[in-house]
Amino acid sequence: MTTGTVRKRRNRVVTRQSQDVRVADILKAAREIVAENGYEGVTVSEIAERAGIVEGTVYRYFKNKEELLLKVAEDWFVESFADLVDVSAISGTYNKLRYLIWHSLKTIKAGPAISRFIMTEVRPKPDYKETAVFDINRRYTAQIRNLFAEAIRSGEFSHDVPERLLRDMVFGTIEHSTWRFLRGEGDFDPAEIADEIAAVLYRGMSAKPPEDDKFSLLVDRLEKVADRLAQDAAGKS
Amino acid sequence: MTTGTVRKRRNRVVTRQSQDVRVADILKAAREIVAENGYEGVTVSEIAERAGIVEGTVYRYFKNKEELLLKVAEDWFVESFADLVDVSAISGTYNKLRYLIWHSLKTIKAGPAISRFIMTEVRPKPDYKETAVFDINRRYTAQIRNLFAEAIRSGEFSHDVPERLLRDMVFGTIEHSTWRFLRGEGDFDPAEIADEIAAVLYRGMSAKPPEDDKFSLLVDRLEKVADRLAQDAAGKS
DNA sequence: GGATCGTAATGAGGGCTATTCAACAATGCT
DNA sequence: AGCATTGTTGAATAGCCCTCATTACGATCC
Repeated sequence: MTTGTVRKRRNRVVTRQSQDVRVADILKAAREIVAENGYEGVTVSEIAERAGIVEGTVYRYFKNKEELLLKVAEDWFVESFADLVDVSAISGTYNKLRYLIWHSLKTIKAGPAISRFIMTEVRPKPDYKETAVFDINRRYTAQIRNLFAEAIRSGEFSHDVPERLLRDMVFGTIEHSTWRFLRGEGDFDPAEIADEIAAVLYRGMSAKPPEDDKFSLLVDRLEKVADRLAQDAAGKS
Repeated sequence: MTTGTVRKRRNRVVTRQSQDVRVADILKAAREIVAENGYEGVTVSEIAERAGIVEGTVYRYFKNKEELLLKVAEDWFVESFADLVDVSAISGTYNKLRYLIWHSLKTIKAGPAISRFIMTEVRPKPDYKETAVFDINRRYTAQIRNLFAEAIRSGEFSHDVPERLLRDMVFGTIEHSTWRFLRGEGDFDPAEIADEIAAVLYRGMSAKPPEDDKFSLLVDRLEKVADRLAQDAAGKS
């Protein structure tokens, strides 16, 4: 139309674009297709077509399909967690916990196709830890850890739990709770599920601890008593 | 070599086999390749080659690659859970729970490649519920549910939790606990992890803490103290 | 034990992929 | 205007799953 473009073959317009624009177009097209057809039905040719380019051009900007789809997932994940507030602004341990869980559930519900992609394709990859997804999960987990640490310090929670296990319980339960939905077998209410999960976790941490260390100390003292008594008895006779 | 076989082209032997034998050969080959290369690297041609047949023959016995791999996963899963004992034979709620969790972890550790396949490929499928995997998980979950119901009835557990949530917590935590391992980033000890998970779940549900082995040991020591005192007293008189 | 026939097995190729690359052409610079 | 740079093309490649017409095995019958 304007200068800088020319018709090629039949009604095809070739335009040179800046990297930023092209990359954005490709990512937008890819994300749309994933959202519509699921990540399994994505083809590079369809992405190219929707982005108004040819397959080969995709490979100027992305090493391969895998890297492209990973970028799609990362971008979406970053955006989805951009509005995550710092839970120090929320009052009450239970409310903090509930908010974090709710936010994850909300995110999954908002983007089921890409969520599935992340769970089934991104997380299993050996280089998952170099991923923006991992990074965000890390920061998210840090909030949970802090929340628990604080509650323990204040005496609200009485148990300590390895951070790893804490993370696995929270994420694991959240993810597993959404599989029915992700499989397309009905809906779920993030607020409701978040309430349930938070309640169980909260309760689990509030219970009173077994005071086994105290028992050990007491028995130690008893043993010393016994030893003294035994020695006394031996010296006497 | 013998009657019923003939050389074709160069040193190829064509033999007609019963369905059972062929299916078994194909499944065996497929399972081996999955175990060796992971499910992502599996090709029908490689399966055929290892089974001593040609690609086309595979499709006489399996509708498509997907169905074949599903069968591999199902068979493996069935075998893996064949030795699952009925937990009514195990004494103590905590021990039952711990056993069930441990068994799952053990299974995952024994077959990481197929476990990954089940988690990332089988479970997301729309027809997952028609799967033997689903069926076994159902029975497994039933044991957990019974265990909890019984503990609540006896007063050992004070809280009730929706079955769905219970299942999601147990499975979710188990699975998430193994992702590092499944990604090839190190090992894990099923017994240790099972202990941790069971402890948290148990504590979360129970009014009282679990009376683990430490108490037994402490009592042992107390008994020894008593013995010493008794012996001393006896020697004195 | 030879002919018959249902069917197991073949292997070539079709259709669809992702990916590469030499040639081309639009743009910015001088 | 000419040139270098580099975005874009489109055809070609290789590999995959899957189909199907053809081949020939081997059980059955006479």
